[in-house]
Order: sequence, then C-alpha cells, then structure tokens
Amino acid sequence: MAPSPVEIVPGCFYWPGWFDRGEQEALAEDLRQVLAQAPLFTPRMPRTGQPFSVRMSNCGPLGWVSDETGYRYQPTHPETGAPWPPIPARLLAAWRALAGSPWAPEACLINWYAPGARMGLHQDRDEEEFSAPVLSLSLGDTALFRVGGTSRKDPTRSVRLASGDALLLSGPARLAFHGIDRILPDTSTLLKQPGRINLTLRRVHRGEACEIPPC
DNA sequence: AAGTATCG
DNA sequence: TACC
Repeated sequence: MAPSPVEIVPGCFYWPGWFDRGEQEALAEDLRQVLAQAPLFTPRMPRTGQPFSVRMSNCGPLGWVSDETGYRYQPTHPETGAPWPPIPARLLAAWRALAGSPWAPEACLINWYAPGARMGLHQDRDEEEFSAPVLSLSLGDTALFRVGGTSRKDPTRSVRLASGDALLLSGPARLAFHGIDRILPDTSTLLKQPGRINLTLRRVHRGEACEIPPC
C-alpha cells in the first residue's frame, strides 16, 4: 500500500496521489469506454424533478439513479435500458487494495462535475448495509470536498481532492455527511475537457446474502 | 432533500 | 429556512 493515509475525520481516510499519471491516463481511457456504453444522464430530485448540476453514469451490476420517484439502485441505465457495463479491472484493484472488504463492489457511480457543478452535503444511505466502506477516486480538476459527521450539524473539514487521489468513507464515517463545494478550474491536464470525474465504489447488498463472488 | 433561492 |  502506498503512502499511509491521512485520517480527515474518524473513519475517513485519504490517500493523496494513489494513482500515478500513467494509471490515471489508463483509467480515463477505461472510463471513455464505459461512458460510450452507458452515457451520462442528468439525475433529478425526488418529487420536484429539479436537475442535479452533476451528471452521472454507473458501471457494475447495480447503478445509483435518482428521478421524480426517488433514489434507488437498479441494474439498467435509466435512458437506454441496457445493463451497466462491468467495473474496469483497475478500479477493482483499487477496491481490493483500499476497501478492506472481502466482497467485490456491486456499484460504481460515475459523477461528472463540469466547472460550476456542485453536490450539497448528504449521506450515502441507499445501500442495505453500511459495514462495507465507500471508496471515492478522483480524476481531472481538483475538487473542494467537505466532510463532517453523522449529524448535519456536526462540524466539517475541507480537503482538496486532486486527480489520482483516493478517499475512503468507512466505519464511523460511512454515514458521514459530505459534499463538493466547488471545482477548481484549470487544475489538471488529464481530461480532454475541463471538469472532474469522481468514482464511488460501493456494496449495495449484505455480503452473506449476495451471489457476487468475493474478490 | 445528493436540488435552488434567499436572508441575516 | 422555504420551497411543494
């Protein structure tokens, strides 16, 4: 395992520079292929239908989607109806190295932040169980990330997440409120357009009840 | 409420 | 805090 992680808040571990430039370029190419199969869509808020500024896609057996009827995981793309493409091997390797879970991830949410896109403070709580962590990987422009505690009122800390960085929400931080305040323009040359890709790998179902093989 | 708008 |  590369340099030892920084613990931002209890259970939130941060590995700056987990992927070197060559690995980032290979990952970006992996993702271009995934997005050709599963194009970015614009999620909408439950009830109001308000669009997110972040655009999304997924890979893996399940993908997270949001529309007027609510948040959920589903096996197919909301617009094309096709199954999500598989999770690229390089992402599975990062999960094996960092997640500390015997189970393979079932979902990899792909978030595209164009300059100006934001994500308000929220918890990742649409999974069945929270013993497995959420692993977040960053590519492209640097993001100003904020993480707090399990109550919305808890104090927060900010971290700049740069291209190649890895961050884990585990244990007491698995249900921590977190969000993206802003994307810092012109901070990376990795991608062919300005913006940031964030990848979050998760388990959705309880390990013992799932047919997906351990990794 | 993983959204925006607005105010103090 | 309000919004619907």
